[in-house]
Amino acid sequence: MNEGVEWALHSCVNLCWIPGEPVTATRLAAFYELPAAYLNKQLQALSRAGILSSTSGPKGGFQLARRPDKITLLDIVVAVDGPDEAFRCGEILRAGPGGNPATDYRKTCLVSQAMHKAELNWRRELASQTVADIVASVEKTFPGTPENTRTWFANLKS
Amino acid sequence: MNEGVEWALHSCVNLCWIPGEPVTATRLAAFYELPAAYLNKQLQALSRAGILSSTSGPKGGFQLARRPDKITLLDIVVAVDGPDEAFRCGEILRAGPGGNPATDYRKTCLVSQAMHKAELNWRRELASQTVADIVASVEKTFPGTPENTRTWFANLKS
DNA sequence: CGGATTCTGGATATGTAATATCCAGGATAT
DNA sequence: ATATCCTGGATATTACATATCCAGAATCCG
Repeated sequence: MNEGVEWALHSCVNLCWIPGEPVTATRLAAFYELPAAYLNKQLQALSRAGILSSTSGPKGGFQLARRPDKITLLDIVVAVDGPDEAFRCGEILRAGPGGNPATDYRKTCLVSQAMHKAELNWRRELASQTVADIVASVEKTFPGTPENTRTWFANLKS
Repeated sequence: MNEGVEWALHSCVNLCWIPGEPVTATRLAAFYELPAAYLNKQLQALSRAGILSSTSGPKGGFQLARRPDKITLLDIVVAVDGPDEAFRCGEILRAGPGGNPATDYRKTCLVSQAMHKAELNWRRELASQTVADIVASVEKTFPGTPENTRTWFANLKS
């Protein structure tokens, strides 16, 4: 899985603690010492997916496009890592004896279906967790984090 | 995910229908027109994992090392694709403000835990399905497959 | 208006992993 | 003995992830 997923998840969590004002890709990257230009790519993907909203120009940047409890982890994973499943059915049966060129083995192959079923369980769990859930659990376990994050961004030069 | 997982799953299913006698990597590869040398790599991985047993020399080859209902899909996935999780925690928090070099963020980071939880659901489902389940569902949906497979291997030249 | 800031998207470079092949060595059946 | 076949390492090739850069558009502020 794309490393940008981790960056995107943490950045979305951080944006929850800086509500209202846009935060630039450069500042979000500085928080974890990430390559700014590359993180920007992931933020653009989140923006295209409607998870973040972006503003150009001075005072511009990124902010959450909707409430954190309406952003699932699956939303972020799909936006950054793409919609493809981890197990890609190569329709191996087509080349085997009795293979039919017209058959869509992604649907009929029972191996493919078994793997697909597991993938659904993964996606279902990701869809059941929201950014708000993460934020709440962080605030419960590390109560100082929201304030520390806010002041860090407030004091960041440049 | 490694493409070899698909090859390994189908090959294990086919081996269920050729019980007793070893099947060479070349013949298993010919069934789906796969690159023999590369499939051999996956079969070796299955062999090292104790899923297949291998026999050298003429009349040698691979066969299942234990009953199909004792081989889970997770066993095969782990053997071929490795034990690593799809979401790799890069411990991004360590580089952030307040990051602690001594902390194992793979355990404390709540983003990491959330992704890990989803991964567990995926693995749990894979562990609950066995090769025997796949075989049974194939035999139920396509009753001719076992016999067709046996005769195909029996008639294969070289 | 004009300059500075920032996102947008495409092009491009770099590094790493997946894919694939080959070969020498050891084991085994006939 | 010889042919067959697995074993493991080395190597080549390709695809993708990672990362950077730049020109263009949008926006703020003086």
